[in-house]
Amino acid sequence: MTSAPADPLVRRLTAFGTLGPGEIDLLREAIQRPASVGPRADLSSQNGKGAKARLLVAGWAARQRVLSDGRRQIVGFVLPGDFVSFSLHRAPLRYANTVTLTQAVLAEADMLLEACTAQSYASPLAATMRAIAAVEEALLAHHVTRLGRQTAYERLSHLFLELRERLALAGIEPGDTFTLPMTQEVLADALGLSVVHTNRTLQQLRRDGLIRMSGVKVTLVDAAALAALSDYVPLTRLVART
Amino acid sequence: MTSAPADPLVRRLTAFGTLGPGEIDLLREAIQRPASVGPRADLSSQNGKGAKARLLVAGWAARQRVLSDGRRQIVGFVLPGDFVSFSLHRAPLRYANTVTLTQAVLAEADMLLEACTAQSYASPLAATMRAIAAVEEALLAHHVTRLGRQTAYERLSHLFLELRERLALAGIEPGDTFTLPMTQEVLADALGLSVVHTNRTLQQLRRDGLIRMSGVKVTLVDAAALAALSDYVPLTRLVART
DNA sequence: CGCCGGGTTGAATTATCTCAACCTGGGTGG
DNA sequence: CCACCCAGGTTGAGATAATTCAACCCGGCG
Repeated sequence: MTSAPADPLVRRLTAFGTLGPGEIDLLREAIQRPASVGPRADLSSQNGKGAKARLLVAGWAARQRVLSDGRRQIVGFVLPGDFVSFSLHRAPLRYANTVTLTQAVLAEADMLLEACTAQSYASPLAATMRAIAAVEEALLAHHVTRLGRQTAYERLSHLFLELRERLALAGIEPGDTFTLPMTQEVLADALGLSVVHTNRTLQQLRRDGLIRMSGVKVTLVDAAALAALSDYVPLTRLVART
Repeated sequence: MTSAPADPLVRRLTAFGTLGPGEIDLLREAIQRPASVGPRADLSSQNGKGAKARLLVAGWAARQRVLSDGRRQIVGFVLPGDFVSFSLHRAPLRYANTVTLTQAVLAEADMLLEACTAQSYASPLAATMRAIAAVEEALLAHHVTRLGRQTAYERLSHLFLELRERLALAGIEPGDTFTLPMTQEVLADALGLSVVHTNRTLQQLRRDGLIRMSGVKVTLVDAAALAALSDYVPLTRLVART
């Protein structure tokens, strides 16, 4: 609707594909009826009836899967400009539910999906949507690698670099300092660690002068060192520009 | 081309979406020039020039990411009827390379992608392709949860159930016994474990009477118990039938 | 004031890893 | 046809990353 709330999306899209001004206008029109929800809201359940595709315009959310004994694994974080469900699906995910970590603004985006498939495979809009899906897959591959083959110290470094890059791509907080609106428990559940060990590892990173934390803000003091120790490959290098 | 090699794909597609006979014929025509490659072949590199989408018609492959110090993480397995690259992308993945685990047959599938986007969002073919993407995401979510929050014992059980289900969905080896064409090292790299611990955990599963192994064959002796202990949710229950 | 969520610390326990050796069967070359 | 070789599997034992449990602290808030 208004140009302001759509900006993170537009920024992210233009990071991986080139759109003409007409297409950007189409994008903005396709995003409808923004609505605000509070923190800790479950976005999956609300989606039952209409099966709308929704876009996160502001705030943070997490996709998570809870095992029957209560263990929780966070599968991914949803940032402004991301779709609530993976890969442009309309239907909600059955295998994971999405919960907000902060106050958030959501908009409906069904028209966007339809506009996308209404065009040819080679159209800029379709290519851009494929790029979004590709980024999502790269994020999942990153996450799998972190969990499977990296130490706690590496996992935290790697995740912080990834979040920083995503925020920068969306045009939010482009510097080395960013807001991390989550408790250490959420971080632990994302990285497959216990809260205690997450806490101690964060301290180690601070003591080593690699990061700084104050309240909800994180500063990557030495991003190069973090990247080297955690073998971080930027998303921009992983996803081909179409 | 011929109907035989396309069957795993057709079986898989019809598992999640209903296609008319005309559409199935279109599918078969869209799969072109099957070619055979040996085991341990890197499929990513071969893809540089034409950027073709390719479909695995027979054999097994693995998508993997190798860290700079040599640690390897297998991000997923590619079975007959799967696309070599994720989610219908034409371009190869930069963040992972795909290697064959066995002798394999590959076919080109660019026409399939184009046929898909040439139709409307609501068309059966487009819906079917979205279902394929959804399954791929569910597999990744499974994998993340295994690696992040499950023990070695649970991870092996869970993966075995998943592979069994995928083979059954594709119409290959529908029973409780199936071929597992990989060394324990590959299994370890998929599950984020050491080879030694993978070996011991497999023995434990055998001693507990849950599985049986002879050569390259695995039998799930008590699939229900495996599902209960590893909290396995079938893909058919995770992915909405469109 | 007193509670409470979230962070921090200590100490014991455990899952998993590393290293190193040894075994086995199938294939190869002499 | 035997001797070797090698990949892959198995076993033992010590090391360590990470977990669990438990306590304590702190700032915000009703």
